[in-house]
Amino acid sequence: MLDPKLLRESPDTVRAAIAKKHLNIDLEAIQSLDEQWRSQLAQVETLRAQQKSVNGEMAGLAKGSPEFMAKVGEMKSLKTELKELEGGLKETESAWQEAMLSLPNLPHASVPEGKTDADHVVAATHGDVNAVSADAQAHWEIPGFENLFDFARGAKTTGAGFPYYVGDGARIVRALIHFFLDEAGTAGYTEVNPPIFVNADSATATGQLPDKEGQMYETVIDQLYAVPTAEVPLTNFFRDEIIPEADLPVRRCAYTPCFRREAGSYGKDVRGLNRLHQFDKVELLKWVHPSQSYDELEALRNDAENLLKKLELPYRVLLMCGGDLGFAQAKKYDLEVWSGGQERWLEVSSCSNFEAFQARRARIRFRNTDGKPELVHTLNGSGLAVPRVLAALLENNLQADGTVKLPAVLVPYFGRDTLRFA
RNA sequence: GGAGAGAUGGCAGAGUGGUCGAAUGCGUCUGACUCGAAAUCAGAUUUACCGGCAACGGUAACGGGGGUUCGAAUCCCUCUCUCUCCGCCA
Repeated sequence: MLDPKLLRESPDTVRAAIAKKHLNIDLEAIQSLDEQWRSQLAQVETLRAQQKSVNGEMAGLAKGSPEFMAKVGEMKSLKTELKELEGGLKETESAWQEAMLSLPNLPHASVPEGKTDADHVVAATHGDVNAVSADAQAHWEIPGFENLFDFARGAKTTGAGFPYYVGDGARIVRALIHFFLDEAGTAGYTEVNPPIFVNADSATATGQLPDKEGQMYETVIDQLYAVPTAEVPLTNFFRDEIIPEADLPVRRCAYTPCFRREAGSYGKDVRGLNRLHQFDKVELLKWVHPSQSYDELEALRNDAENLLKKLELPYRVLLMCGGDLGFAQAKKYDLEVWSGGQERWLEVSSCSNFEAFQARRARIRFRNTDGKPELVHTLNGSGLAVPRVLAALLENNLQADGTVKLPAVLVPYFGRDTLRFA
């Protein structure tokens, strides 16, 4: 959520931000709701003040005395009026709140203009794309692929996009998760094993609701949401809390399975391991002092990049343009790994600074040097998403004998230096 | 899942219809005393929103929501959570 004061004091800033994100929002309607809400609030508060003062007088009167009864009569009509006004206020307030939730975060000044993925700025590239064998094949075409990654039986059991990982397939997933968590720990992130179902308040705090409701799996009876990313339970750890300033920055990581309905996806995007309804991911998260958040974003990106470097995978870093920024993000880098068999880039990490947007919704604060609570900035990034990293490993490292040579860092985790499909 | 008890400020813990944003203790901060410290004494010590350049003023908040009443921390309903007992269970 944006600071309501910002909308009052400099609506043009908000208007420009909406334009940069290429969203269509009726700002005037929200502004007039805001004015209406404030004027109704003033009316209600005036009446309440009146009620309060008369109630004080009545406390000193004998119950049932004529003076007392006269006041009761007087207050009865005030009560009726107040109730009516309060009803109107409540209505306006919930409309106002809903409208405020529909306002996206402001993009940072360094975010490039643009509407589509063609407008992203390549911030860095690493590794040699051409070093990958020219006859590399898409991972789902590798002979024996379905022995390790059984989509057919997953579809039978659950549905499309819920594969079984079998044998070396399960083992490599476990090795990657373990590797990612160990690296995050070394980089200073405290490991957390969070709940993987969250309630609506939590999903709202991080911005999944109301914006992306249709993307989450929801339980019927208890109305809980399966987490689309560990970001949700991790960020909500400090919801409604004040973190001691000395503790900042707080850095944490978590592995969770992630669940996404991915409604509307199709074609080559969803082949094989490219896009799944359930996948494994390690998430990195930071709660930082507002003055540090952009430095911390660079550090976060660096932490994620280091993983790809150690895995010896070619990748590039994109600075996302305004039109492709998420609803809640102020600035975002995507890390994309080169998939030699598909000859395309696959997104494996997204590192974002949310500034105070999530913190305001979640009321996560610290006490500043004046002793006043102030909103923290939150950042998060994948470190990393397993299936696409795995896809790149399978494609880029496939050897002539049909096995996959694993990077040295994974060997201790996997137990062998090659992965076999049979 | 069943039965019962409970939820009050940073913590502990009073308050069962009016003058209660809330006693008291602890903690924290400031001052006094002291060479300094401890002890002691005095004072201060929530948050959010609205209005205001500000000083300041107003309103709200006793787990959440709703109700009764002229008036609710206090009475009623409901939800959530915690505890005790029973049941079930990795």
